[in-house]
Amino acid sequence: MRTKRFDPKSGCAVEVTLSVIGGAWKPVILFHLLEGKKRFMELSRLVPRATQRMLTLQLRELETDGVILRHVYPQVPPKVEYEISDFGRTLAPILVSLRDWGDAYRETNPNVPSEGEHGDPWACAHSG
Amino acid sequence: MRTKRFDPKSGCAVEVTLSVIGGAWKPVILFHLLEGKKRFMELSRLVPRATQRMLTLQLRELETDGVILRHVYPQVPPKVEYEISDFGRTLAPILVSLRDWGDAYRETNPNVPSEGEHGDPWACAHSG
DNA sequence: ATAGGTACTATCAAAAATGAGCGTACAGAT
DNA sequence: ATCTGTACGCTCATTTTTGATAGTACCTAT
Repeated sequence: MRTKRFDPKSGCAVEVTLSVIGGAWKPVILFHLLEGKKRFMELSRLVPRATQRMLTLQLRELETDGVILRHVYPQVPPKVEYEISDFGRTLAPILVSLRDWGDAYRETNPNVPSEGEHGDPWACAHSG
Repeated sequence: MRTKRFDPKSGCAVEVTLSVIGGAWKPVILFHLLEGKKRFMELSRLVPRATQRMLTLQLRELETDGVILRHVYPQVPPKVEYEISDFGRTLAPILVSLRDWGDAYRETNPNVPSEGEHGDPWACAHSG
C-alpha cells in the first residue's frame, strides 16, 4: 500500500527523484547527515522547526528509499543513529546544485524569503 | 499573497528550487519546452493526463517564477505560446540530473513504477 | 443554425502532506 | 520517590495540492 510518493502523476523520472528528496525536511536532514552520523535528538535540535513526528516520518521514508541507514543500539534509554548510505551520497551533487540554483534565484527574486528568516540560521546548509 | 511555495518550511535554498520545479507537472512541461515553443493545446496533448486546469496553474507559476515566457497573440481564436526563458534554461542540467538519478533509482528499486505504465510514453523525457 | 476549436476561468470535491499535542518504557540521577 | 532523557507512536485537525466538471467569448466552417 504505497503512499503517493510512488505514484508519480506524470510517470516521469524526475518525479521519482523528487519523491525521494522532496519532503519538507528531507533536504535539510540530508545536508546534516552528509556531515556525519547523527542521533535522533541531535537532528531534532539541528532542525528545531520540524516536529519530532515529521522527523520520524521523513527519516523512515529516507530509510526505506535506501538513502540513509538506521543503526539501533539495544540500550536504555534508546540510542539510534542515522547515517547516509553510499547510495544516498550519490544525491550530494544534486542537492548542491539545487541549493546553488535556489541561492541564485533568491538574488534575482527579492521577495523570496532567505534562510534564517524564521530564526533558524542552520536551516539547510551553507555554501562553504 | 504568496502561496506556500514561497514559505519554505526549512527556509532552505533547496526548497526554493523545488518550489519552482516541484509541481506535479512542471518537470514534464519544462522538458517539452526545452525542445521548443509550444501552444497551450499542444502541451495539453503532450501531457494528456494533466487536466487543463492543472496545466494552466503550473504554467502560470512557471511564468511568475520567470522560467518560461508567455506570448499572447491578439487573435480569435486565441493563440498563446509558451517558451522557456534564458533563466529557465539554467534549470536544464538540474532537470537532467534529477531524471538520470530517478532512472538509476528505478533500476535498483524494482517496485517503482516506470514511465509508460499509465500509457503515456512521452511522460517526461527520453535519455537520447 | 449548428458545431468545433482555443485558451482559458470558476466551483466543488478529494487527496495528500504537515502540524499539535499527548503517551510510553525504562534507566540513571537527585 | 520523583524527575529527566530517548526515540518514537497515536490521534485529531489544518493546510496545501490536485482532480472533475462545467462554462465562456469569439471566430470559422458546414
